[in-house]
Amino acid sequence: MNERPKIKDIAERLGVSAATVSRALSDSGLVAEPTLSRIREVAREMNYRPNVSARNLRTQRAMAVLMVVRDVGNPFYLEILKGVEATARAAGYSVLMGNTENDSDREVEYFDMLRDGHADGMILMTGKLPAREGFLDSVADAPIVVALEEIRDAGFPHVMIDNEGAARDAVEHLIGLGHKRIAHISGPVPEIMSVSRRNGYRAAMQAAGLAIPDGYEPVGDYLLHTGQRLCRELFELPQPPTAIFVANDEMAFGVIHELRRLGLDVPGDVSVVGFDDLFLSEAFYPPLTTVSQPRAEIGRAAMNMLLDMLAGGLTPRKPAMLPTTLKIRGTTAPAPK
Amino acid sequence: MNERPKIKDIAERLGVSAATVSRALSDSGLVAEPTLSRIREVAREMNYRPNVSARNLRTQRAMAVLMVVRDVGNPFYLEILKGVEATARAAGYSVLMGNTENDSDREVEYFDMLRDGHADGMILMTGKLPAREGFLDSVADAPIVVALEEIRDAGFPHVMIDNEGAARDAVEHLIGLGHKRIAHISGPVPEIMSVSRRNGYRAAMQAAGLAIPDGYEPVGDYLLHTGQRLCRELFELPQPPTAIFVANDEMAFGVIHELRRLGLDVPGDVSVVGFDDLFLSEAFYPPLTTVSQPRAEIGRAAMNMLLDMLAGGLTPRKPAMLPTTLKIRGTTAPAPK
DNA sequence: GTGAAAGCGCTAACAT
DNA sequence: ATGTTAGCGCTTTCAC
Repeated sequence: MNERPKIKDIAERLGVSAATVSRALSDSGLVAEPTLSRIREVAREMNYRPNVSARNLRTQRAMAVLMVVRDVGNPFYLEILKGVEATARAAGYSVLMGNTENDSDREVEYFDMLRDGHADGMILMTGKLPAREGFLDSVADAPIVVALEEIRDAGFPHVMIDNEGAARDAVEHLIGLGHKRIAHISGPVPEIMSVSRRNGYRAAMQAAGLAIPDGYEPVGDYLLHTGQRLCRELFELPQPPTAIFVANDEMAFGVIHELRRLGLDVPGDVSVVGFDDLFLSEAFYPPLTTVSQPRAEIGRAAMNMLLDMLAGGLTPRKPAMLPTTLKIRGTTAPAPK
Repeated sequence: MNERPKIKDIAERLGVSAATVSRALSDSGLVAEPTLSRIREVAREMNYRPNVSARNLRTQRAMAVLMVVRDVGNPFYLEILKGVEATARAAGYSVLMGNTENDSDREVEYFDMLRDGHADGMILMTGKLPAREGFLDSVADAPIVVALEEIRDAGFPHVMIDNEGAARDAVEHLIGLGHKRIAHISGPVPEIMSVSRRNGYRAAMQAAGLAIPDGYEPVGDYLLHTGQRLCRELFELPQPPTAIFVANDEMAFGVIHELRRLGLDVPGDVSVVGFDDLFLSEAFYPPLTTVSQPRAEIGRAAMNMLLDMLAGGLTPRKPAMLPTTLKIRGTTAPAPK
């Protein structure tokens, strides 16, 4: 590590000006050939790296973007991150990860990082803005792309999947197998993503003329243990379901775990459909039937949109909708008689 | 977003100097009371945030650290990250995530981020240095803490678990259940972590006087599908094992998945022990017997060590060894006759 | 306790 | 094609 050479050191050693060195190193095409090569060579030899603070201060850009999620601990976000990262790197940007844990203060902190020059733009996947009066106004024209979740009426560009449609497809699959008593464990309401998936469930049920009994729509929080608990409650009902559509895979794992403890066979006694297609879902036993999202693609699309905005492009009015796939595996079977 | 007020704006509005504003905002205790409060108030009112590039340039510190892993996609790292992050935040540092994908160029890039001022220190969890001649010398005195994996002879402080001891305990558990034909699916050799776990396996086998037949030590790469494939190969052997100690949970999931496909019961026909205790391991079916590491604690310990170094403390000579626990769950049972 | 002034390392406008 | 100069926004001596 030791000495950190600066542009001036290189310049002095070659008897040229600092400006020339800067130009040579930035491929500006403004430096002539005998000098150019010598500068590059010396820079490499001295192991020179430009100081980012100085450069960012001067250029007023950080060449970094912020990707903000609720919970870095959720493996779901990782493949999205990979998509974001690959696209960002290709454009010379680095990616900072932000983790809010649903804490409003931390949400604000990440928005602050935009204002203090830590990052030039943000991909927001928390599904909400900090609950502060007038907050939206203060960030309305910032370079922000909302992905995965939705923030209505904020005017930000969106990259999403059709949660409602995907949920409807999943429930229709269950209905097609002859199930009539189908329950839904949702995510936190009234968050839009949770509501959309629940709406898809309701739409499919209604279209098939099936009733949704009291207690068939317990509200969860996407966590494993909650799936377990809500499943138990479902089976304390006078008329328990024969199929459950769960709003995400993690809760679905909890549900299946609990069903097993209750001595019920999956899918013999109860069918289960999840949502997300985590990398473990296929190796789970039984392999989980679930809705698969193009995660890396979501990341790439969001980052591309953000790059457009940073380059001065306009913000797209219409959300980008990416397609989902229902992966039919081992946790769904015809309804028991 | 709009206007980004600077210190000068605040100063002018109050008729004080920029220096005073800077001092007031940094809690230096050098500004007297009538002024102090007014500055703070105006700063809040103007929604002021100091520009990080300018500050970092001036102070020559980024107040950020880099946590570099092989694969952000591995949920294993997430809880470590949480530990690192919590400790870092408390000390006023932010955490940048680095993802190498085992690519030497990317590894170098992250070291460069130390030199270009992006970060002040690094927590390295890749288990190796970039394979460049003289590389070690160039970073030998950088503020780097190695966690999880080990880099021998580099002189960096380490935060680790006793991989060999934990592996030996795991295998002894199997031996205690009466198993004699025990195979081990390892991680990539010759990486130290993989080798350590394999050594633990060998030590336990030898101590029990058990032979390790040819083909009983297939080498994997910690990935799900590899576990599947190597398991299949194991059962094409003339004398297949009755128990398998797998170097991580992800491969163990693959192994169990494959055993099921082969029509073998876990743990009735074959016992399996993993290593990591992922958050899904307990909900898996059968619940996985595995070695649990104190992940968040590893993150906290590593970050604390790094903070010490950044504060000018000495680098500890002896690695910090954190304790592991063998979680005995549902994938291990007495050996079949 | 506060202000004036210098300077962190870099890039960009202007000059030649 | 290269050099000179100024300045990004902040913190920190050094004065008073």
